[in-house]
Amino acid sequence: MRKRILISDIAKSLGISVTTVSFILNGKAKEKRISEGLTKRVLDYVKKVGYKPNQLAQSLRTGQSKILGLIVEDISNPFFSNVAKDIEKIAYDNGYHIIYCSMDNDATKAKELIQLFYDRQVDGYIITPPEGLEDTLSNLNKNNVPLVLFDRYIPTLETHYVVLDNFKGAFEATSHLLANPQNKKVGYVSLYSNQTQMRDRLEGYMKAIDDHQQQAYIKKIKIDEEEGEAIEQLHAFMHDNRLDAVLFATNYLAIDGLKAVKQYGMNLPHMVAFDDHTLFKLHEPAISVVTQDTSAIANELIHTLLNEIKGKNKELQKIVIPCELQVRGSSVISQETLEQTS
Amino acid sequence: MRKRILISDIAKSLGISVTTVSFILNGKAKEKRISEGLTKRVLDYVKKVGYKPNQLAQSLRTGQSKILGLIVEDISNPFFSNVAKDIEKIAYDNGYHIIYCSMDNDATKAKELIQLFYDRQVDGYIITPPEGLEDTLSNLNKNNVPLVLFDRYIPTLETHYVVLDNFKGAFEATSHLLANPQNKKVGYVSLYSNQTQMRDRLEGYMKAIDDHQQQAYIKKIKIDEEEGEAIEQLHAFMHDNRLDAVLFATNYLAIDGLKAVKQYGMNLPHMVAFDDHTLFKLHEPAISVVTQDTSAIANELIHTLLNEIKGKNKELQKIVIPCELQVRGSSVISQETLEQTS
DNA sequence: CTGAAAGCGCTAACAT
DNA sequence: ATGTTAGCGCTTTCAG
Repeated sequence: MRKRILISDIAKSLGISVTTVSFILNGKAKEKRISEGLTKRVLDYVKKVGYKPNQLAQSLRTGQSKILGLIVEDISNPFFSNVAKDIEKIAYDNGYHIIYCSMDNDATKAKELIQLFYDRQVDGYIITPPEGLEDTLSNLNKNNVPLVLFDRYIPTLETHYVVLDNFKGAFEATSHLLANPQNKKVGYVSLYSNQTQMRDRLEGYMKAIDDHQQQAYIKKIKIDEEEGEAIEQLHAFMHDNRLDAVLFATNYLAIDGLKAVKQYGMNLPHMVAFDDHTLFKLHEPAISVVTQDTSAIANELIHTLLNEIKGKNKELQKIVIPCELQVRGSSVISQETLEQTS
Repeated sequence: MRKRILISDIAKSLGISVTTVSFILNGKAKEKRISEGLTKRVLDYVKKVGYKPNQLAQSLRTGQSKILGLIVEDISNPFFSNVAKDIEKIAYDNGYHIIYCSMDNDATKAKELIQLFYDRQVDGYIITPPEGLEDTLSNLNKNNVPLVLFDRYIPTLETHYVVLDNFKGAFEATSHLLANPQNKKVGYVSLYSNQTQMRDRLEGYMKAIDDHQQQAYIKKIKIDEEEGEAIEQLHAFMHDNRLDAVLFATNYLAIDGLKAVKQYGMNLPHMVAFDDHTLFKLHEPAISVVTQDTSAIANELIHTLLNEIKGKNKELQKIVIPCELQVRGSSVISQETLEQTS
């Protein structure tokens, strides 16, 4: 932590001008036809004394902060924190830093965060948009702020985005449950939400149900529903309808479902959840899931954003990542066994 | 996202000088004896046009970035992410922002991150130090960089820190297990680590064991041990010693232990884990834990750091947060019942 | 090839 | 009480 050394110190020590040093440091040595000897001498000296440019001054001057803003629904959800981790790593490797925040599906908070990031002059945004953010995002878009949406998108907005193949995921999960002749009544638990990922998952479920000519049982929970209330509603839903199997639209809904089963001493219905969680692997029986390849998502997100910043995106990137159904005990063990276990 | 408006624009529009505006904006109105009328007029105008100072320029000028660096062991561990969330909130309320990173208990990575934060001129650090970081931290300390350690501390270093009462937590948990006459053999699973929190927990375990004049069974796992290997070792430890009960030093060790039990179809021993986890509440039986009050920790951390930044800490803050034993099924259900269940 | 100098937007010492 | 102005450290135009 030696005291900070300035570009002018370097110039002085080497008996040359700051301009020259700056050019060399910014890789414009040959463009400016600075001799290789000098270039090397400067670079060596810089390394020797461990000079690091003052990023603040650099940013103020160039208008580039080299900071990317990541706004996710909830950083403590393992799905989002895993994506964040990967994004962070790739960003670092490209000389960028990430500032991340949770917006808890609250449009007001999201707007504040975007404003905050804007004030901090972040160079680009990755956002999982809550409902009600259309105008703000549209504004960013109009101002040519680099922006990539993720997990869900705004249909009316022409932005880059990276999402899951939610329809297919829900369709396959539901079909899988229906394939078991034991399962007559297959329900679906989702959120009161018009977000695209929720709509697509619902459609996937409906398609599978329709293909099998079964009745649909759909329960929606309020996004900010209190836990106890949600558990109660889920219990009522599963119990009153005597459901054989349930597909849960998110990992935390599934967790609430498990809590309901436990609290009310119910038999565990066959089930599949969206997005994996440590808990699901250890649960007895283990919970089947539709998983997302988080590192693939992170990769697409960050590269799309960086390309946008560099102006290299020829066209709008609408990226759909395939997802995978991982069948575990919760959707295959026979109903009798289940009844004994729970 | 209207185009950025400058302090000079305000001065011009109002027909006054930038100094006056700057003084008013920085709350020095009365100190500089600026008339209340003008003050109000400026403030109102600022609000009306939505002026926000350019933080970059502000930082460059004042040398204060209003950014705090938070380096934790692993942001995807719910314990750390919960603390981070609370810290973030309090920091925001005080006009600070948080940049957080995981260092995965890797001293090299931690050093890089500290350097990175230093280059970014963060105003202060909150760090869970891995082993081997003594010198770097000592350097920060010598340079009067505001710094608070957390979760563990470096005994040879005179820094502020906020830690748990680990000794007491481990002692009580072990005593609780030993209080059950069924439990003759109570083991302890920890890490190869000399970090203070690990040492204190071990001592707490030993004290309880000694008080009961029992034999100690201690298994340490390598910090970066591969999961499969760790599970195997835990199985061997519990099985070969025919342990009645086990105390786990961290939540992820306990999770590995549960995986071992499941994989090898063992009977679940009585158990207690450090640091709660969603999984523990839903597990059958629910897992007893020694919990930390994350929001109390976050509070102490951020306030100590902010006071340090403002030079308000008269003396070294060595804060020890009490912890609480939450008894759940895993440490009370009779051994017979457990054998049936698992 | 290299140097002088003008700013990026803001704060605060100095002047009035 | 309020205005003038010199930087914070860097990049980059313009002149050599």
